[in-house]
Amino acid sequence: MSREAADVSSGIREPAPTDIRGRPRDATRDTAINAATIDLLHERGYDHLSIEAVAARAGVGKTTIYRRHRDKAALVAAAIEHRAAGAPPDTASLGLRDALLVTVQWLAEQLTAQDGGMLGAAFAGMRSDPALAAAMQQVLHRDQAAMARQALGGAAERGESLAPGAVELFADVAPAVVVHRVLFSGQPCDTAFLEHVVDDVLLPLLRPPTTTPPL
Amino acid sequence: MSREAADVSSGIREPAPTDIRGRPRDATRDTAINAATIDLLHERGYDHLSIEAVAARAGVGKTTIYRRHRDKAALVAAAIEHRAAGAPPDTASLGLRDALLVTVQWLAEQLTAQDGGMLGAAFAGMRSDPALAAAMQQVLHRDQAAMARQALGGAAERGESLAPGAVELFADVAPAVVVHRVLFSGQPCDTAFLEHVVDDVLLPLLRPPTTTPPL
Amino acid sequence: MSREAADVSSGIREPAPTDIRGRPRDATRDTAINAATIDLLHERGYDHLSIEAVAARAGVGKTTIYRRHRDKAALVAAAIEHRAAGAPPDTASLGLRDALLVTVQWLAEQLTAQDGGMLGAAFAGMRSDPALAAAMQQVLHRDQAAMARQALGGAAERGESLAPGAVELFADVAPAVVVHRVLFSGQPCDTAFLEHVVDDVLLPLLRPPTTTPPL
Amino acid sequence: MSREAADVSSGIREPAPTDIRGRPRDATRDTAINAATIDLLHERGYDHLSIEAVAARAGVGKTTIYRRHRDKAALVAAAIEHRAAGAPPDTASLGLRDALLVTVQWLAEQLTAQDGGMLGAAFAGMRSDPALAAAMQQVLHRDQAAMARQALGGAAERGESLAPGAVELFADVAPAVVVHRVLFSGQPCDTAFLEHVVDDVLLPLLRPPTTTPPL
DNA sequence: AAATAACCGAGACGGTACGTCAAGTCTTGAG
DNA sequence: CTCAAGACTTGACGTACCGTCTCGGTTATTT
Repeated sequence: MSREAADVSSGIREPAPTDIRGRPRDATRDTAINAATIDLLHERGYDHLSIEAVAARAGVGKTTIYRRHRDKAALVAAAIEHRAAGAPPDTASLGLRDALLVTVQWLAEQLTAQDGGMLGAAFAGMRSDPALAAAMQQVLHRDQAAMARQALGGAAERGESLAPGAVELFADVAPAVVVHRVLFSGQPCDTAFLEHVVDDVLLPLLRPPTTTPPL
Repeated sequence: MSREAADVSSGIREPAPTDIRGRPRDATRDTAINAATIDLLHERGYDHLSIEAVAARAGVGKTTIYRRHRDKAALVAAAIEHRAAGAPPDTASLGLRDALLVTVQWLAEQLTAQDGGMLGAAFAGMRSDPALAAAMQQVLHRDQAAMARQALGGAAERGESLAPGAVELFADVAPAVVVHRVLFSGQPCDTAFLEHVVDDVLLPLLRPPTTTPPL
Repeated sequence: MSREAADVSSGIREPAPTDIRGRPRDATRDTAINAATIDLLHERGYDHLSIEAVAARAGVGKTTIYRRHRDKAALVAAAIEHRAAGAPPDTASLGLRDALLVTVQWLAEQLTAQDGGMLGAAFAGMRSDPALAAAMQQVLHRDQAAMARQALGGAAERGESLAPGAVELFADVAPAVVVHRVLFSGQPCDTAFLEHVVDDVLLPLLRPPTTTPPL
Repeated sequence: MSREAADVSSGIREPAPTDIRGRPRDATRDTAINAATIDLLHERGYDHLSIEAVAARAGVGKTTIYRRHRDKAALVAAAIEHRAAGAPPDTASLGLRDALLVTVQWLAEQLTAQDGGMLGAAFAGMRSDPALAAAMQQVLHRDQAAMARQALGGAAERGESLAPGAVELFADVAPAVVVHRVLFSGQPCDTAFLEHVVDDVLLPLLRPPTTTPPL
């Protein structure tokens, strides 16, 4: 699903599928390019990332990159798209609180590891190419949806009662709070904070409402 | 307060305050530079913003910009820092729900108006200059704190009962959810969504807990 | 001969001759660059010659110039090196006096035509790059040697007696006097002066000594 | 005499002599500026000489230099003009050959010491400001004339016979040959060369002609 | 087997912008 | 009016990358 979506934006340079004469593209190169891009994204950040450096690092000609990606933003988008996605942790055996905690911890680690380089790409590319921005947003979105389902699935199966629409609520709020903490607040996204989020935000929201407040 | 904080990072090029020899800097130029920067940020977005264009638009030599700002990121940071901040709306006469609604609406407009250009600056500059990133985060933070106080101040004065730590909770959650919607979800941040946020997220969190939840 | 010598100094940016990978350089550009350089040298003089103007005039990117020449001095040196040298006039049918006169006249014209722009290059570049200065000196030297041989060759063939070492003596003295007149004295290098040089300096020196001077 | 000549070109910025109100110029500064200029001319050569560096080295404001000199060329011209001129050696007690030899040796040393920096100034300034070029030429000329008179004066007094117009001839030829050797030939201007010049060029020219050649 | 066609590396090319340096002018406060 | 300091505009510097192009050469499929 997300595959095709991303291909819509990054695949502008796909060869016509019917005309397969001539030497086929070397898949080795795609791998090398993606790896080099991710590497340099971490080393230098988005706007100090040069395509020439990616080409050099990947041992590849610039042509080979431009044949595959329209520009820097598309290159980065594709690299992120195809990176090892890292499945969210299995929470089937955990209680609700632990399931939430493990999940937001995993989320925070993902964001910290990726360093915001990919988000920089999203922002920088947004104005130049709205389609690219859309692709980036989808990439971000897919993991969050899957994550929400899995985090709350176990609890639901075990019959824990949840507020109606809990899955959507979780998908709206949890990533928002964690992303905001990592990127904008400048404060550490440590266990203390995550416990605060779980106990003071998520649990109150997701648990079924008690009887209407007396007053 | 935020002034000094920002000066720490963007003021690397400040002249030694004790050494007042020589022609003083012309404050007119700062204004022109900031205005031109904001303009072009809106017109072209962060990564298509060139310092040469800013200089031309401001009617100023490039040197005059470089004398004040180390690079593009610092220039943008300063421009945003010194822009007219736009006070959050007065909510003293409103009930809690309306106060929250008005406030998140104002927040969404602010973000939309600024187009994410300033956030692009934050991301792009993060790796190159962590101090700059810190400054940007502070800029983002200051309004949010003030906003939270004001949004909930009126309600508290009228004796509406709030959960303990409601102000902090609001400051943590509301901007996170709205920012996330605007920047990452790709979905419209319209009234329907904002009402959803207020009714399903903020109000449940901020209202005082009813009797202890049934164990 | 002079080709290789000049390439040693101006060719610092030559690509390795064995490595013929990649798109080859376009010789058209060299020609355009040299022509534009010579043009602007005449129009503006050496130190008002800007590389950007050369690029514009040649219809070429700045990079294309810097790929070939380290800096302004090298650019000018190369342009002069490759310019149409202008052969000294044929003096085979003339007597000695006329041969000398025609030759120094040609020399004076050469220097006047080149405006000292090239000599300015030599001086300006000397300190920055001694190798460049050496190349310039060679360029200056080659024509003078050829000229001396030709100017006196006809006379020698016709059996006119010359002092021993006359060719070397001529090459030492004639260019020196003419160059000095044109560049340093500020006085016109007209026919009267050139006749003076021929009659009062060159002929006395080059004619064979009469009987040993009275002790 | 040469003072006024130089003042014509470099003294454009002289204060009106009648209006001597206000603080008088500090002569100390002129000295410091000239010294710094000469220093830096030797260290960096003409075209790498910056007025800002001169100001810094002289411990003087840029204004103070521009109040006195129109531009770089004028600054350098003035510095050379006012430098300790170094009188040509006394040759009264020497024979003709030794007098000539000592004089051309002194000339060669002068030129070598000044490194061509000053000649670079002459060339560079020629196109921009013909008046400056004229001044530079005069500076060059005056020493040569004085030198010629002195070199041949002793011999004449002792009754050595000289060719008619010997002084002018010497002034024309000797500096030309030496300057040309130092600046253009790239070969050393050593004693061997200077003896060659004296024995093979100057003496034959300056000694009175023997009787007309027999043939 | 030969022809065809796309791939690939390398790197030249015209550009745009970078961040720096210096030129020459202007503006302050102090003397 | 002079001086030191330094801000200012202007313009060129030499560098880095952009995205395009042209080479020689490679690797498949199609004739």
